[in-house]
This record gives sequence, structure tokens and C-alpha cells, in this order.
Amino acid sequence: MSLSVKSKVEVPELIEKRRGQITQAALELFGKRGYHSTTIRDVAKRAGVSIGTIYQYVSDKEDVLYLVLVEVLDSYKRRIPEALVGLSDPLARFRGAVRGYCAVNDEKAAATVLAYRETSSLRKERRDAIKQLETETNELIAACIKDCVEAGYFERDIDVELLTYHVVMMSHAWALKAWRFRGRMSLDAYVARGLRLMLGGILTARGKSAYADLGK
Amino acid sequence: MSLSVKSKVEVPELIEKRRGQITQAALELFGKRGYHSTTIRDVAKRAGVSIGTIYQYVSDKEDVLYLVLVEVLDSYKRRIPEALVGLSDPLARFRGAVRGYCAVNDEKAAATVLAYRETSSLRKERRDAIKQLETETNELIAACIKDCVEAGYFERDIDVELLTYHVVMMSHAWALKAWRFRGRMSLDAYVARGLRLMLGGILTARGKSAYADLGK
Amino acid sequence: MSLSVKSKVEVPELIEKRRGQITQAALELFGKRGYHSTTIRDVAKRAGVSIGTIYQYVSDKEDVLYLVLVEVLDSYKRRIPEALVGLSDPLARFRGAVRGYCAVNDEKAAATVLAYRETSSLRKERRDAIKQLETETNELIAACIKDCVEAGYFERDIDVELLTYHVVMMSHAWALKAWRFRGRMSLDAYVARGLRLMLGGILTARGKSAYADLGK
Amino acid sequence: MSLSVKSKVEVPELIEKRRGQITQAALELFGKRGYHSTTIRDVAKRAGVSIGTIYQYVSDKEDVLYLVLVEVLDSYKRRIPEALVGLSDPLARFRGAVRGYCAVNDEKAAATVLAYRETSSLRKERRDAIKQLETETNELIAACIKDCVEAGYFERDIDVELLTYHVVMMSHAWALKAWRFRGRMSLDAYVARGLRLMLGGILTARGKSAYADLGK
DNA sequence: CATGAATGAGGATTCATTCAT
DNA sequence: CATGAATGAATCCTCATTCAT
Repeated sequence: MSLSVKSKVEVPELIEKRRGQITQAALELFGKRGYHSTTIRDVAKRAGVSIGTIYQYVSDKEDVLYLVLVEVLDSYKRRIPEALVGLSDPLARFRGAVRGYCAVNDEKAAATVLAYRETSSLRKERRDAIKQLETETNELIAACIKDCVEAGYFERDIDVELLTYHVVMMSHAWALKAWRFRGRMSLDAYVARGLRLMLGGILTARGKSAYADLGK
Repeated sequence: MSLSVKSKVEVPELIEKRRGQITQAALELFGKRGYHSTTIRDVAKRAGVSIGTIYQYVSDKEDVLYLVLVEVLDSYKRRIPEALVGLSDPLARFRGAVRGYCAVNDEKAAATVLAYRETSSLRKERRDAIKQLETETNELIAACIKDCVEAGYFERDIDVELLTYHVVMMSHAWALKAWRFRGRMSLDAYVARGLRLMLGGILTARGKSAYADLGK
Repeated sequence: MSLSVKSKVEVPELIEKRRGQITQAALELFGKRGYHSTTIRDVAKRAGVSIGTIYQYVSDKEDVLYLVLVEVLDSYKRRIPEALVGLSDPLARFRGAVRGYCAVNDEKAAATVLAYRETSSLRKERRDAIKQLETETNELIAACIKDCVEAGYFERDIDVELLTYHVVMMSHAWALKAWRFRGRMSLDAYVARGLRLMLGGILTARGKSAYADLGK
Repeated sequence: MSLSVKSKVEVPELIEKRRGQITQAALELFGKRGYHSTTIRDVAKRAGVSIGTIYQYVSDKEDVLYLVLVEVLDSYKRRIPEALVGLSDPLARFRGAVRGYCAVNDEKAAATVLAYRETSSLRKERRDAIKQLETETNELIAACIKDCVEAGYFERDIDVELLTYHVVMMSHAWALKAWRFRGRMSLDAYVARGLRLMLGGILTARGKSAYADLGK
């Protein structure tokens, strides 16, 4: 389909390696200067390859942007399950998911901002593919919320999707509006306070006591 | 200072009129195709003036973007007080402010998105000026929150700025992620549910009863 | 329609003038080095304008080729009527048309060769437009032939179109295969002998005597 | 001399085989898309060899074009003697030669057109070599004409070379201007009428009777 | 003041050719 | 001998900006 990025080179390991270099370089540059202001020449230089090599693995500049955004969104999606390893209590898992998601958005703030700014530079099909990846990530969080409802921690009547969205926006906000918060508080504090605000009207009695038990 | 936009024409009324045309045209085009993909030629054509005329009122393309963003952010700032006219109860005023802000972000969704995407295309000084305008808007909301605290509607220990931010993000989210919500619910419902979620853990007993009294 | 060449400049006189410069320069260069080996930069330099100016009057390099070929074919078409001025005898007119056509093909041999070589570099629609122009030129010659038949100079049963074509090919051959003939004989001799060959089996008795009367 | 195409491989059979593949593929592609629009990559793919392999047997792209054109012109030259096998009467041989030549130009119309269009893309020495091959082919036809003169079929005073050229152009015309004739008449009819036209004023009385005797 | 033709630096992309494996 | 990944010079084209009218 027209989603996939064409390569003139066939060897899979080579494709993976080179695209890794290119994507990494492009991510850094797009994040700093923006997609339009970054030239392919810049990307080539930073990736340590020639311009021609880039075009062996990609058909045009938009392909590079797409690879970058897919990589970013994918890494976000991978991150949440990692943050849940070893956690079994639904509330702990929910908090873990939120913390994990906020953490990636923090670590790769430039990438998060990039996704906001430049997804619209992709053609529709790919824009949709990116949205799909974002949706999948959100669903990991939504699942945690549902588990909390099942476990009797959250009120039955909450709008799962809306809550998911508030949580997601909270995470993105840390990256998007870093200049406001950074300095005023740590990411941990931001998450803690944000959760307290969000959960204030949602936790059941059981939920409240469980939340307190999470200790810090 | 280098913030202000230089004009070669002196007549103030003319400046106002022409810049109005230019800004309006640019807003529409930047919103649709993005800043980088829109040419000065496009703007001139849509504004109904010549390219040369644009450069009589502006010294470069970035100036146009700046004028557009200032106009957008300014209109947002003007909108909140308008939404508060006739309201005296702090809680009603808070809700009015939130509704008003969500409404502008809804009406001018493209402009909101534009502000997110292209503010970074401005040089630092102007980026800061834009942030300042945003901060001023936020403070209108923060003031409402403070009033609710003073009135004993909200708990004393809340983080005003953080709550402000959650409210702001909620408004922006409607524009930024329109594709998710639009269709699922009306803007009114979105605001109502969002507020309920946000206020759930914050309202004092008095606040709760007042909130219920807001009826509608 | 997609045949016409778009211009960003509106003033007709300017378009005419600039396109004249561009076309002239391009004709010379395309004729010498070929279309593909000539760069727009080369054309700009020789035309004495900037690259940007070329693109004000033309959308891409193919447009330039099209303008050149239309100009060439048009000038050929204009040339035949000129060669017939003052001639009334059908046979004299026929010979005049052939001579005239051979003469243009001789004067602008490079252009004739260019038309042969590069018409195929145009997209189909325009290729067809060029063919149409060629057909119109040929019809001027065909008309002369028909008049000779009417006048009883040529046998009634000749294939007008085929004879036209032989005459046309003869003219083109002078330009295409100049290296063979030039030096061996003058253009005049070439035409005279070619006509004698072609007409040998076609002239009626009346035609023969009329042909002899043409003197030289 | 710089005419010959250098090969890095020594084994003659291999050279022949590989160059055959390459030339064949290139002929098809050059004929369809033109020399400049065809890439070495395209040729390699169609020939079923790697790009590297091509450069083992050829030093640059021009070499490929040269090999193609030599092959084409050579095959044309071989074709005429084949068409004359078994024919002894000079007039029959002449007609056979013309028919044979028209037939190859018909079968390999794309190749004929290619020779017209791209010979000029060769450097002078090779252009001359190609012309030489064409001249040799023409001389096969010229020889037939001379024999007809010797046999008293054609008038003594005809310009052999000019007649040769008219015949050659007639053959080429079938390929170059296929769009005009194909559909209107068969190749056979084209040849028959063309010959009649050409020979009309040239045949002696003996020639006329002999021509009639050729039957069809 | 307004106009828009002219400019040319700058950027994306192609493709012949090389050379290490 | 065969391969095809890597290279980067070369080319087309865009567009912000200027300036003569």
C-alpha cells in the first residue's frame, strides 16, 4: 500500500541500520529546527551518510518525516507495557502507565512536540496511520482505567475515553508547555498532582484507600 | 524593539486596514495549508493586494506570521471577558470563562492549531511575546479560580496554576484533537463532563451545592 | 486547455517579448546540444534573463520545448504562402511551394532536426498539436498538387497525399541528411532534380510542356 | 581507436553474450522511452544483470547507445542481401531490396526512429561510424540501381545517389511517420505506389515492360 | 502609495559511475 | 566475474524579496 516506505536496497538488516541512522538524525534536526527548515543535506550530514544514500532508503523527504513519526509513536507505545512490568494492582498499574507515558513525553519532549507540529505535513493516509498509532497507545491507558473500574476503584459511571484523554493531554502538556512547568516542579510532582486532581471526583471509597496505600 | 512590525507607510488608518486584510488572508491560508506551504503570493492574492503592498506594511514573511498569531491570541484574550459579562457568582464566572474559551477554540480551531504548530517558527523574542499573550489569557481563568477559592467553593490547597493549565489544555484539546471528540459529543457536553471531572475532587461542600444550583 | 503555456505575467506584450527571447535562445541551444543536454541555466544565460524570469513565463522545461517547436512549425507554415506570392500558374505555384519549403528547412536545418528528435519528449497532447501543425503545412502543398491535377498538369489518378509526403520527406531529407548532399550539389539543384524524379511519371503531356516553359 | 567499446572482461563468448543481453534490453527501452529518459538501472533490470555487470562490458552509457545503434544499423545491412537471395533479374532485385529495407524499418520501427533521434548523442567519431554503416547499406541499394541502368531498365542519365536517397527516405518515412500511413494503406501498397511514383520518369521502354512482367 | 516583473540563492531529487565484498 | 550499496555533482524548480515605474 502507499503507506509503506519504498527502499531501493533490499537487504533487511541494511535497511534497518540505515533507516535507523537517518531517522535518528532527522528526529534531532526536525525537533530542533522543524521539518521545513531542515534540509535533506542537513540530515545526511548528521546521519553520516551521503544524500544519495538517503534516497536509497526513502523516496522523498516526506518519507523521512513519516519514518520519524512512526518511530516516535511506536516507541511511546512500547514504553507503557515496560512501565507496567511487575505491577499487578490495577491502581498501581494505572499510575504506572501515566507515569511511564509522562516520562517518555518528558525524555523525548522534542519528539512529542514534533508529532504535534508536523503530522499535518503528511498526506492523509499517513496522517491517519499516525493517528492510529496514537489511538493504540491511548488504549493501553484506557485498559488500565477499565481495570480500575472493574476492581471497584473508580466510579462505574465515568467516561473512560474522556478520562483517557485528559490523562493523555496532561502528559503531552508537560512536553508542549515545558516552559511553564519545568522549574516550577518536578515531573514526579506534576504527575502526582495531576492524578490527584483527575481522580479527586472519581475514586470510590475503596479506591481512595487503595490510592493512599500506594504510599508515595 | 525588534518586536514591533515595521511599516513603510505612515498613515495609521491605512496600516490598520491593510494589515487587517493581510492578516485575515494569511490566517485562512496558514490555517489550511500551513505557514511554510503558503507563499506570500498566495496571501497577496487572497488579500486582494499586490505583493509589493504587503511589503509596504511588513518587512518579511515572519512578520506576517507574527501579526496573525498576535491577532489570534489577542482575540482569545478579548473573548473571555465578553463571556463573563453579566455573571457575578464566582462559580458561574469560572464556568463561563471555561465555556467561552472552549468556544473560541472551537470556532477558530484552525487558528488554535496554527498557534501550536507555528509559534516555533518565530524568532525567540516574538515567541516569548506570544507566550506572554497566552499567559495573560490564562490569568483571566486563574483569576476566576482564585475567586472560587476565596468564595469557599474550591478547596484552599489547590494549585491554581495547575488547575488553570488543565482547563486550558482541555480547551485546546478540543481543537487539536477534534477528530476524536467531534461526533462523539457536543462541545457543551465536552465542557460539562470535563468540568465535572476536574472539579470532582476540588469542590468544597459549599461548592458542590453551588455547582448543583447552576442548573443547566 | 492543458495545451497552452501558463504565464505568471499577464501583460501580453511582455509575454510576447520574453517568450521570444527565451524561445530564440532555447532554439539555438536545443538545436546544437539537444534538449536534454541543455539546462535551463544555459537558456537563461543565452536569453539574457534570470532563471526566475524564465519560470515567470513558462511552467517547466517541457513548456520551453513546446514553445520552440510551435514557433518552428509555425514559421514553416507561414513560409509557404510567402513563397507563392505573385505566382498564379499551378505548376509554378507547386514548384514554388516545394522550393520555399526546402528553403526553410535549409535555413533552419537545426530546427527541422530538432523537431524530428525532440517532439517525442512532449507529452501526448502536445505531440499531437505539433503533428497538427505539420499536417496543416503539408496541406498547403497538397493544395498545390490538387490544383495541378485540376489544371490537367498531373495525371488524374495520382495519390495526392502520398505525393505530398514524398515532397515533404524530400525537403526534410535535405536538413536531416545535410552531410550527404551539401557539397555535392546546391539546394536549387537538389530541388530541381528531386522534382524531375518525382514528376517524371506524373506529368501529363500538357504538364510536360508547361514544366518546360517554366524555364529554369 | 576510441571507436571500440572497452570491456573489463576478456572471455570473448562472455562479452558477446552479455553485450547481447544488454543491447537487447537497451534497444527496447531506448526505443520506448528514449535514451536520456532510460537509466542504466532500467537497462540492468530488463537485461537481468546487475548494474556492475554492465560496467564490466561497457565503460559508460554512451557505449551502450553505440552498441545499440551499431547492432540496429548492422542488422539493417544484413537484411538486404537476405532479401535478394534467389533473385537474378536486376529489376526484381531492386524491388526486392526496397521491399526488404522497408520491411526491416517497419519491423523495427522503434529502432529506426531511435537511430534518427539519438545518433547525435554520440561523440563525433562514433556518429561518423554510424553514418558509415548507413552508407554501406545505401550502397547495397545503389548497386541494384546501377545494375538496372546497366541492364537498360533505367535511363542512363539518372543520378544514382539521389535516387538511392529517395528510396531510403521513403523507407524511413514509413517508420518515422507511421501515424500518417499506417491505417491508410499496407506496407506493400506503400512500397508499390512509392516505386511507381519514383520510377515513373526513369524506366526505359524495356524497363517498363520488365516492370510489368514482375506481375504483382 | 501601489504594483508586479525580475532576481537568484537555496532545496529536493536523480542517476551515472565506482569499488569493496 | 558479479553484485549493488554508496556517492555527490548536476539539474529543475520555488519563492521571498527588491525596486523601477
